[in-house]
This record gives sequence, C-alpha cells and structure tokens, in this order.
Amino acid sequence: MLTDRQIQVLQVIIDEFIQTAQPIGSRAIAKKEQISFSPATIRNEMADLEDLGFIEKTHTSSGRVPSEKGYRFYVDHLLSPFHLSNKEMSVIAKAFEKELIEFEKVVQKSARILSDMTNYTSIILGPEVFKTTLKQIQIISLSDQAAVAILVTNTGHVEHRYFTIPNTMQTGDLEKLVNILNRRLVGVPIIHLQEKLYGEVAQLLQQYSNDFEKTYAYLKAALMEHKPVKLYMDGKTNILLQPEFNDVEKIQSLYSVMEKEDEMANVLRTSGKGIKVSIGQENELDEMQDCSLITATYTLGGEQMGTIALLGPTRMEYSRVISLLNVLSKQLSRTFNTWY
Amino acid sequence: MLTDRQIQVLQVIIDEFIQTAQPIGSRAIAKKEQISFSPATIRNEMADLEDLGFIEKTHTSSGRVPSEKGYRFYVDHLLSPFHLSNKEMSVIAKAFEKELIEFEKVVQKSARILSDMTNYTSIILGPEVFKTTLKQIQIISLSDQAAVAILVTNTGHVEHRYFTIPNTMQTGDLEKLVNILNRRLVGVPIIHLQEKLYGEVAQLLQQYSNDFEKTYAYLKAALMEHKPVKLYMDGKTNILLQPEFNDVEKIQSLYSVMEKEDEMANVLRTSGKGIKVSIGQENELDEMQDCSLITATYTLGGEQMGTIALLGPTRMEYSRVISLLNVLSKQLSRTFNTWY
DNA sequence: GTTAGCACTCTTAAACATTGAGTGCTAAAT
DNA sequence: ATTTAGCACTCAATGTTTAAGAGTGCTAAC
Repeated sequence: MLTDRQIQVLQVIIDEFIQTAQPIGSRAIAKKEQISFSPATIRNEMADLEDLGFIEKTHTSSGRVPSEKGYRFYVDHLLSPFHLSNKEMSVIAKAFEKELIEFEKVVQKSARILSDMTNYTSIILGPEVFKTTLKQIQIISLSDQAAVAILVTNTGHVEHRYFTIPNTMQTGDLEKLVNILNRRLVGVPIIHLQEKLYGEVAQLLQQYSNDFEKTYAYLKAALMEHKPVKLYMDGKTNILLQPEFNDVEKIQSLYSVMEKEDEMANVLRTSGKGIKVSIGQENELDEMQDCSLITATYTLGGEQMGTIALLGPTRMEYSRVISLLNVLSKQLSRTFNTWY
Repeated sequence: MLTDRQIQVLQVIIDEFIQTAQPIGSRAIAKKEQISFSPATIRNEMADLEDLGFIEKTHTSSGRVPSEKGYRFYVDHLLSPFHLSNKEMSVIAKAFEKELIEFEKVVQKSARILSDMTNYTSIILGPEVFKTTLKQIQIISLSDQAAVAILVTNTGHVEHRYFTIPNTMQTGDLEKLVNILNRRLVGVPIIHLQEKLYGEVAQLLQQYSNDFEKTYAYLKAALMEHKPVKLYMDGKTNILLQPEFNDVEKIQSLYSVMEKEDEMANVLRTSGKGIKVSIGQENELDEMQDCSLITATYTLGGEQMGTIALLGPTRMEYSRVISLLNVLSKQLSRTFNTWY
C-alpha cells in the first residue's frame, strides 16, 4: 500500500525525529544520502503520507512529525535489528557474572541497567507469587498476643504476615501448629494455600481444641491478605530529560500514574508473552497516552515468570529498546533457570 | 531589635505570602484589619525590614516577599499554635483506632495522612535497626548450595539474607547451627550481632568441623551486609502542585535527590530530637535549598526510634505542619509503646 | 511621627513588524 | 508521466513598541 519511496521517506522522518524531537522538512530529508530526490518530490510524498495518516504537521507550514500510526508502521515493518555495542554488552554481562543469589538484587540491578542505558523509566514486575510453592512456614511469637508467620517459597522468596494469637493459647501449642502446617502445606502452590488451609488442615486442627480454631481463623485472615506482586522501578526522573515533558501538567499526570503501583503492575501482568509495544493511545491508562511502553517477559522453565518494561515518550528509540529488552529478558530467564 | 509594628507587618507579609505565593504591597497590608496605618507608613517599615534582611523585592517596584531570614524569624517567634480541625483530628484518630499490628502499615498510613492533609511530600524513617534486638533466627535451605537466614527482631521486624552453604555440609548440620546461633544470639542488639558472631560463636562453631567454619564465613558476610533503614515516602507528586515548582529544572533536581534514599535517610536520621525546621539554604543537601523540611521524632520507651518529616516549598504552612507532625509523632510513639 | 501626593520603576500584556523555515501549487524540464 | 524549479503564501518565533497597572521611594505637608 505504501510505495518504496514513501517508506523510505517515512523511515527518514521517524529516524530523524527520534533523534532530534524536531519536525522534519523536505529539504532536510533530501539532504540525507539514502535519498536521491528533490525536496519538491519529497513534499509530494509527504502530502500523501499525511493523507494516509502516517505523519502530521504541527502547524500549516511546519515540517512533519510521525503520527502514532506512523510509529506503529515503523515498529511493525521498518525496524532493523539494532546491535548493542560491545561496551554495552559487557556492562550487562558483568552485572550478571558475579554470583548473585538474591532475587531482589538481580532485579534491581537489571532495572538500573535498563534505565541507565536508555534514559527512560524501567519497570520490572517480580515473579507471580501464585506460580511458586510453599517451601516452609515458620511462626514466631512476638508477645502474648502477636505472632508473625514467615513463609518461604521454593524460589527463595520470603514473606511475612502478622496475626493475633488468642490468649488461651499455650507456648507449646504454637510449635504443634507449625508442625501441622508444615506437614500439610509444604509444596502447595501459594495460590492454593488458603483453600488447602480451609479443607484438610482445618479438620486436623479442630481435633485439638477451640483455641486452635480461633488461631486458625486469625491465621487464615493473615494468609488471605493479598500481597501484590512487587514492582521495581528505576530512572523515574529520566522522563524529565525528554523535551516532550517540559510541561508540568504532563509530568504530573504521568507521575501520578506511576505512583499507582497496582495499576502499573496490572498493565505489565496482562502484557502477554514476548516483546510487546504499546504506542500512545494504545495504552490502557489514560495518563500514559503520550508515552510508549515496551514490555518483555522472562520465563522459568518455559513458563512466563515476570515482565520487564521501559516507559518513555512515543518518540522512543524503539529499535535499541527492543534489542536491550530482548537481551536482558533472556539473561534474566537464564539466571533464574540456573537457580531453580 | 524589631519594633512591634515591624513584627506586625512582617507577620502579615509572611502569612499572606504563604497563602497566595504573590508579593505583598503596602496597600494590601494597610487593608488588613489588624493594621491601622497608612500604606506610606508601611512602606517605610518595609524598607527597614528589607534593610534588616527579613523581606525581599522580586524587582525594583514589586511588593515584598519573605526572605529565608524572615521565615526563620517567623518560625522562631511568630508561630501561633495551630488547631487542627475536628474533622482532621478524627481522620487521624480513625486511622489508628483499628487494631493494627503491622509496623509497615501504620507507617504507610501515617505517610499517607501527612501528605494528603498538607499537599506536601511526607517522608518517614523507620525505626533504627540497631536499637532493636534479635528475637529469633531461622535458617531455611533452598537448595544444596543456597539458604536463607531469617532474622526476627523484638519489634517484629523480619529481615532475610541469602547465603551459600558449602557442599560438604549435611542436612542435620544446619539445624545444629541454628540452635547454636539462637542459644547465643537471641537478645543481642542487631548492631552487635556481627562482633558477637565473631567472638563467642565462632569458637563454638570451630569445635565442630571445618565445614562449619566455611558456613560461618558465608553467614557472617550475609549478616554484615548493611541493610539501610527503610524510608517511606508519600505524595511525591504533591510538590508539583506548588507554583514555585513549575520549572522543570527545579522538579528534576528535587526528584533526583528524593531518589537517593540513603542521603534522605541520613538527613532525617541526624535531625535530632523533637521538631526541627530547616529552611532553604539551611538544608544540607543542595537540591533541597528551595525547600523547607520539617522533622519530628517518635520514640519508644523514651528513646528516639525514628523520624517523620514533611518536605515542601520554603513558603510552607509552618504552623499547620508543625501541629500536624506533633500530633502524628505522638500518636506513633503511643502506638508503638503499647505494642512493645 | 504619620500621611498624602507624585514622579519614577518595572512587570505584564497586547499589538505590531520582521524573519525564516517550510509548505502547496503551477509550470517547465526530463 | 514523473520530476523538479520557482514562487507565493502561511505560520511560529522573535524582537520592538506601547500602554496599563502595581508598587515603590521621596518630599513636603499634616
């Protein structure tokens, strides 16, 4: 539907605009070496491209700027594989080469790399809790009334929940309780913990005494508590470097959505497998409609485990960002797969 | 050193400027009911106040604006106790009335209240880890090589550190290790954990075998790891509502310092007991020199436990903010003291 | 000591002219 | 039938001028 020449022109416009953030005129395009036509010809092509909706004018006599449709076409058809420099590759490699055994640190480091290398904001969604299973449960009493239950998952994740213990309970009882819980719940997926607790374990507990029943109610409440998946962000201020964000209103709306971790997490969670690009209005969240979000998933044993993403202006270095996310998500998958 | 009338004028200027963010002229001051002098007289007083450095002009023929010295005088001498409305008091009371047993939640809630009620950015420094003692230690092995040590403090804080176990170690050995650690380390202040580990426990461990020694080295490394005190912030975007921050550069510099949690934590940590006000240049951090920071400490058993703070423009509602911090820090102290 | 009066200063906003980049169209060139 | 040169036209950006208005500092009168 687009002629070769139109595609050529479009490519130059987008490439150039991504670099400069300035509208591109026919003269500037004609000067590019890969272009062998006069400005007048290019003007005609640009008029057509504009009619087709791929580029826009900022005012009647301005140069052209890519539209979202233009970016979409660019991302779908014009992306040339970008090669990260050796320097960049070695930075990544170095970050992963020392033996890291802590999930948090690996993720934080990755977020830092992403935001530092791109000057965009990086977002990483931790592993889905419900895909992990219980490794061990511990209960430690803090006082007569309060105790903390500590859950460790097979991925080494540690979570803790506080709960109240009925004052009729004896010291030794807690230990018995832990034993029962461990015997019955180890290996159970976290997501099924609650129902398992409700079914088998409840009965078992009732055989002891009323006190247990009460404890059980408290404990269940604590375990039910929805602990949202953790979201890691870095380079939130990078957005401020982008010329499209020297409007305080825009900054405000974007920052306010970044504060809503639940919504952000949800966007990443539902992004689907592999690399996904959401340009401007394609984003579900209104506040992100001046931005592009590129997501990539990392896996454990072939199953999707979490998501890494970069958030920047629609005028994003798509090619570079996609390569980088590709490299990093693979690296993350590899690392996690060697662990578990 | 200042006459009563000068003080009156200064008070009106600052009160007014805090409300409007606009320079105040002599005519506007004369109109205030508490003022019974003509604009010309006030102009003379203002000239004196300016000579003394309490107020400033934005340009030759503008109204006056408080200087930092002016704010300092205002805070030190002109502050009238501010009474929070019943509505506000009840919001705070309500937040604390339901039985909360989780430290994080109380703090997060407090941060939310502070930022919501003031439209400034709230910052809360969690309790100093080194003031707490070890309640219990648990070690759970994740795989042949990796294990996680879980530390619970007397305040119910849960921390975990990952470490590597030497592959010569037996399954039962881990349990023995935990027993030794618990027998020797429970009740020890977290800050002394490392030296205690080095002294007594090391000897005890060496009696067993070389494997233990290796484990010990790994474990020690894990425990040494400096885990910074947690910093809670809320209302980071509130700053954007202030007219003094519609300059992207200022936003950027302030946000970049807010990202440096270590430095922020340090500022709060060294703020001293009770309410402290840092105005503009009085702040250590360069990036905060357009802001005021008001801190208050909360205590446990009379000892300083942590800090709550509000960060806003130098044109801050000092009176209200100080009252609010007072109320909230007391409430926090009360809550924690009932727990422990 | 206080105040009215007034010249003066400086900001702000609007009105206007100038410049330059870039377009669309037409007609000539290929 | 394309492609291109030429040219009138548009509009943002910039600078200049002007007028209005807010506020000051000073002087002289109260």
